[in-house]
Amino acid sequence: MDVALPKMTVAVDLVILTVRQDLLCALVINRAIEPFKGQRALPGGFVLDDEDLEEAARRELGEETGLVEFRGHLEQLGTYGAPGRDPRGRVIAVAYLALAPDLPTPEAGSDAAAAEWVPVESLAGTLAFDHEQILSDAIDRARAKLEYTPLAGAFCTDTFTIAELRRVYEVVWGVALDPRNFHRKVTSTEGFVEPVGERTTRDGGRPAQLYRVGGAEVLQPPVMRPGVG
Amino acid sequence: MDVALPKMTVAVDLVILTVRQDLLCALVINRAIEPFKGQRALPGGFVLDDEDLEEAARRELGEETGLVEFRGHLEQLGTYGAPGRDPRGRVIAVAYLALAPDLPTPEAGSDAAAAEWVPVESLAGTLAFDHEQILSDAIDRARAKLEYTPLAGAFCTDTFTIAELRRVYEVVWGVALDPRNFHRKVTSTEGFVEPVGERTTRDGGRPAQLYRVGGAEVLQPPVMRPGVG
DNA sequence: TCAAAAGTGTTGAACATACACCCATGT
DNA sequence: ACATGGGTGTATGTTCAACACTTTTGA
Repeated sequence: MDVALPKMTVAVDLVILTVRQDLLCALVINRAIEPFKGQRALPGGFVLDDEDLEEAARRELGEETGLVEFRGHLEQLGTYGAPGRDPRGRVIAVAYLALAPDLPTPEAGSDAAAAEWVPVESLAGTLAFDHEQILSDAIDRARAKLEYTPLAGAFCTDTFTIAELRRVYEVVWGVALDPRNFHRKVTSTEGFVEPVGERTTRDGGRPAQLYRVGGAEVLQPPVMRPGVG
Repeated sequence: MDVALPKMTVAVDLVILTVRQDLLCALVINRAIEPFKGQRALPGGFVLDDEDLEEAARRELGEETGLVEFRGHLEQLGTYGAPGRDPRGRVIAVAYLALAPDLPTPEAGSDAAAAEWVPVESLAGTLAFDHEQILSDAIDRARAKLEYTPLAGAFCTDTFTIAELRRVYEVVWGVALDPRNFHRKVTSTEGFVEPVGERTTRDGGRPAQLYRVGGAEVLQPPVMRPGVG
């Protein structure tokens, strides 16, 4: 290689977002060790010697959520490497963004014992390291991606009603959308969602069609704007 | 820290894109040393011990383009860390995307002596490491960003005509746009571009107004679609 | 006078917003 | 019966695509 190349530790940090009780929530842990002991932080861990980055992210994701296999959306968010960001030394953090349906609270006994879902608004000023910046970038990314990709389904369970999907947009963007126009837009966009042929009354009122995320690629996704309509 | 944490080398790789002679081009170097000696690669280098990631990217950018201070757009693209991607050992590459106006070819004498602008279509199958993947991701990113951000100006010189700006979209997307509708859309969007008060005839024909990139943030950027209009 | 490029006007189609209205269920 | 949410119809306004047409230069 070259002379005296600096060697650094590489970590993955996870921003796992979900919508619960009409609030955008992130999974955070309570740090059991120094530094920042007792403070909240994003889940994460170090990348092993022969491990790919996404592989490390999926491993941590499984450990933190208690799920053997994570079904949902996972994407790389960005890499944070300011020299002073970790008091233990030079640590490069590759952040990943995961979007999950409303998972049960992680159970005790696993590594995730100290993990909990917290509304993102309650996290301001409480996170260790530069994790507040990472979280903020993650929320920006999620908001932006809803606008021009059919990603909202990643926040939903296997099958969902149009109203449940709409609530995802409303919570993430913090706006109210017209239920009727939203319904039309989503169902009339080829490949966005596909009906599953069943109905549910779990939202109350008249039974609603159940849908799942569209299987085929959406050729020209509609621009979902956080407007009023 | 912890026991036996793997330490890795961290590099930055640069995808520097520009539009020259109606072609989308990237700056590539010819590797002078092993591995992949003689082959083309993206410019890049290792991150120093006390250096931030973007700082390293800007340093390399200056060295490769021969510019003291790079004026243009620079953003983090993604991080590539597959265990086998560098035959010398575990190297994590943080890729950055730079968009530049049509710069002069880097001069000999600098580190950039071996650097040259190459149309991206000519690069298929010629790049070292996983740089073809990185380049492909960079082009995808640039294409997507033109659609929903006012970023095209980063490809232009200080002042430019609407037709020159349009040619950026046409080259990056590989489509023809209607000059008249494009003109209307761009000039009627508040903050997208601002007139500089001068005219030029460098494109031939009737003199065109010169513009510069809008100073204020564009509140609601228009969706520029690679359609026909 | 002609070619070339800038820029404006106009028109029909597509789409978005707002909202009236009906449907199907639980209580 | 009535409240609740699902879903359709429709009017109005805005934006978009297409293109006719005028303006201003260089050759």
